[in-house]
Amino acid sequence: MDNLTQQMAQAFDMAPIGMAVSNHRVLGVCNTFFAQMLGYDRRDLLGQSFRILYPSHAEFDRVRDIGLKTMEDHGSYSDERMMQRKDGVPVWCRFRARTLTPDDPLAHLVMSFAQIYDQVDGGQLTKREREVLSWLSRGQTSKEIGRELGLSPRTIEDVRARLLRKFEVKNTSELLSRMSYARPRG
Amino acid sequence: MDNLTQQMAQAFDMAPIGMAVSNHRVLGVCNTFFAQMLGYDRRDLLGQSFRILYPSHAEFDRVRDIGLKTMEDHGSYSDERMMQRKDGVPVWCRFRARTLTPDDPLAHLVMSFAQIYDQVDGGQLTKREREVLSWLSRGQTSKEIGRELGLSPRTIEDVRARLLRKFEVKNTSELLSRMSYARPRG
DNA sequence: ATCATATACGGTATCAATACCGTATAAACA
DNA sequence: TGTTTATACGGTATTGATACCGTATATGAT
Repeated sequence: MDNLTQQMAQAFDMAPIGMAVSNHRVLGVCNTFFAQMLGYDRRDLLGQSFRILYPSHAEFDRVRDIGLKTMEDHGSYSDERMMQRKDGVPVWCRFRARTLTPDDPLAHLVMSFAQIYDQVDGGQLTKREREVLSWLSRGQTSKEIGRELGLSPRTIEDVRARLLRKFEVKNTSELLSRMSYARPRG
Repeated sequence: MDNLTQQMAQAFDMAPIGMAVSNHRVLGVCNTFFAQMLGYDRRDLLGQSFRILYPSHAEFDRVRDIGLKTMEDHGSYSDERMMQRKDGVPVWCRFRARTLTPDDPLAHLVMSFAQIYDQVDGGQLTKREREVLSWLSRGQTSKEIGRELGLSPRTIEDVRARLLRKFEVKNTSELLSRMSYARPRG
């Protein structure tokens, strides 16, 4: 038994970030962090479809398509996405993937999932809040987001204000940098 | 030979993020991404001190101390830090660590390193730019940063403008969300 | 030596962000 | 049934951000 192989396997399991391997969207291996982040026992996830980790079938289909072309071209892909914990609570992650089979990217994928923010005390974000947040991270102004969503810029400012309150930050810059990783609160 | 162990080891090696294990600040194992990110051949890193991956001895000592207490208390720690590539080019990373030995955190560490931004074409960031960036990510205004660094707010605005140009983004929000992970350019 | 760039600073103009004031509706909840 | 919260919108006032105009010094590269 190769000692190096065992060390690497242990490092995978104990990594401070969620990791998983999938074959055609079926979970092969995952590590402890990944299972814990999503509220499962690690053994219950083996052989399961990734479908159960997404809030809806539509979202499950959407995330399949968005990175495909990038992975065919570059072998890897990254985005921010919403996962669903076992108890239904959404978890926002920085998702990274590398395919070991560029011709058929989904055949063999190695993925990492970095939880983006801690649970906001008590409540999660509403759909509107997540929607606005994702436009904000592209640098869009309230006016632009309003046009995009068919709403008054004033309404977008309301959503922004709620986001700032929930995360206890003083402006959008601090909000967006806080989104990049889970930080101890306070 | 355990098949699961081998799969986990392969996942470690092919992960789309830098990973490494250290014992008392000496590198045990690392994966392909980690070695590539820092410009080394993976075999050259085994058994090396982490010292060579930091720009100075002072920085090497600093990063040892800042997470120690948090790791003793929580077993894990995360920050943003500057690493140094083999050719001397600085690499900014989201650093995450979990200790397997909470009593003596540095005895056995599993770490992940997510590169925060791609090389800005041609040039890296200057010290001043990085310095201002780190204050921006805490939501500080130009006026506040100016006070902090003993400079005119006007000068901070110049540095901001350079940052926006270098990253080809249109405002600070987009800049800070771009900082959170390496993204294909363009 | 010239050129480019980073640094540092001043002014001014415009737009965006934030924080308030207010109203109103709908859903969730005790 | 009242209370809270999210949603959506209007106005207004203040502060911040960004983009220009300009000058000046220092440094490093060609």
